[in-house]
Amino acid sequence: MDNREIARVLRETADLMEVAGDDPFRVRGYRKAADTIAGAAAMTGLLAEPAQLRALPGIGPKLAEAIQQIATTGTFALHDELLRRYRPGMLELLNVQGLGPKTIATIWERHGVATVDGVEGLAQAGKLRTLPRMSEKKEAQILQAIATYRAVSGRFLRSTAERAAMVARLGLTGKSGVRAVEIGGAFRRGEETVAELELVAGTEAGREEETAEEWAALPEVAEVKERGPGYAVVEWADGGGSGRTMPVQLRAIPSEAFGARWIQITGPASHWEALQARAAQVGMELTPSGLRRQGAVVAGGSEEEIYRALGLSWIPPELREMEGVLGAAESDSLPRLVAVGDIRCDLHMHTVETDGRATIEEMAAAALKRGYAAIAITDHSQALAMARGLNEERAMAHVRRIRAADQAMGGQLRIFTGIEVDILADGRLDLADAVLGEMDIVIASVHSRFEQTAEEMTARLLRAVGNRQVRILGHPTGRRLLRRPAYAFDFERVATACAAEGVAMEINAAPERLDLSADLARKAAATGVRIAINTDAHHPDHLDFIRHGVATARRAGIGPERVVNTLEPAALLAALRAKS
DNA sequence: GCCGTTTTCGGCCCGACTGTTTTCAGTCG
Repeated sequence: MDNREIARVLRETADLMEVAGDDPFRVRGYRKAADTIAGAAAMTGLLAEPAQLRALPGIGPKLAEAIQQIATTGTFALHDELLRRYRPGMLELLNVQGLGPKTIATIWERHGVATVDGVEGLAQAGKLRTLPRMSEKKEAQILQAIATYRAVSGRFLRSTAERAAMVARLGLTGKSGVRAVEIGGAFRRGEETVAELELVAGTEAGREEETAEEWAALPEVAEVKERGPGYAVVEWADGGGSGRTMPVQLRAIPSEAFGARWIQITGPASHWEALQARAAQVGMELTPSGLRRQGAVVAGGSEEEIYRALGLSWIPPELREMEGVLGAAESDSLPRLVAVGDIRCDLHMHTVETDGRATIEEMAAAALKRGYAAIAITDHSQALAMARGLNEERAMAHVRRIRAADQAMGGQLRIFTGIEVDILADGRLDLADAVLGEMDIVIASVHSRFEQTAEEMTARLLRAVGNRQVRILGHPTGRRLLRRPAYAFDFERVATACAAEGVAMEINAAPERLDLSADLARKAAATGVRIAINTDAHHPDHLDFIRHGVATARRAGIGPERVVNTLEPAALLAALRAKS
């Protein structure tokens, strides 16, 4: 049982305690412990020595015992008891936007219902509206939220899938007779969430069956769903702490056919079919075993040679769903896409001053290690009270610390001052203009539920921060990826307004924000607005999320010239300070 | 639940928003 699984059991316990109406501070104790465990290094050593477990912050005698019990048995007494008293379905219900512990408890008390299906049935029958503080309107909202939940509940965050993909790939890399292992499917196409993973292995001739067998026997495989010649579909045990297993499939094929099969499993199916049609037009046949002319293989081992043989330049996977992409590949006019290597700075991150888990210096060290030229420290303003957001006084003190840290870097890395402010429902920013004026970077978060127009929001942002600093309109907040109902937020109009005013828009690469960013990126692509790809890092490791943000930008066809993070520090400030 | 003591229990993170409410409970971040 790894740390993420232990953390999951603790979180589930906390959730159920909340439904049970337990002391909120006690609940928080469990949540805090879960965070600590999830963030802790290898657990093995710690478990051997309970005293070391106790030494972790937020872990006392009770939790140390619980953790040890979970590590050995997968659960513990309180968790079991709560699950008996309530139902596992309640944990799922908490994922429905708008349903909290109190409402779920009330529904259980009045109707004995604790499943998503059950609540949906009650809502459809008009039986929720009679509950306290419920109404027809609320009932409709819940039905909508359930529909949204259903649409995303089978999917995994990109970062979770990546972790599984790495391990699944490593399980074969270097094995005898295995020449290449790669990921395909939606993951390779850069999608923000995926339902499953698809791998292809190129082997020496005759080694396909053995390879699939070896792979299906990896310790992470919870269940083999399907086996065929050189083919395996399994349930991968590591669902990234979600408690679920992830469907993963592998096709092992002779390496001569690797390129063809890789194109096929990368998909989408429409792309493969379009390539087949093109092959047919020029008297060839594209099959999973290669591109053939009159039965003889013309190309097959690599993607490049297949595209070339079809008279096309190689098409980046992120573009394979794009309309008209074959035409662009034929005339060699595919858009140039931003790449991870182009990124020179990360302009949105948090520190221990608010809800981050590292200091300014630690974040700077991590950025320096990545070879970045600049970062911006953008802790929360006071509107996010939960994160101990900064009021004017603390914000100014923080600015002084950031400037001192910047000085101490001796020019190796620029550390910009910054803040993540909220635009409130009445259009105010929640910090005084004088304080905002001290910031090199201002990131404004906007709430998608506000019924403001895009123009009002950008205008407000500009009025408040003037033209002195780099202004970035951040992600709309307030909707977690895997529980988000449809939101009424017009990114296209926001992007148009931002483009006109020289405000950049953020592709927020934090795992649970990525789908909003993707929507933003797609709608902003046509407007010419400048894009900032930022990780919103709360820990040095989070700087790695940049890969996902870049993938999302690539899917939207965004090139390096549109992305402010590709600029060197001086150029960045100059470019974005200038009134457009 | 944990922590830090003013060693034995009080403090812990709280403000904005929504919808139903007739003064506020519930949810969210």
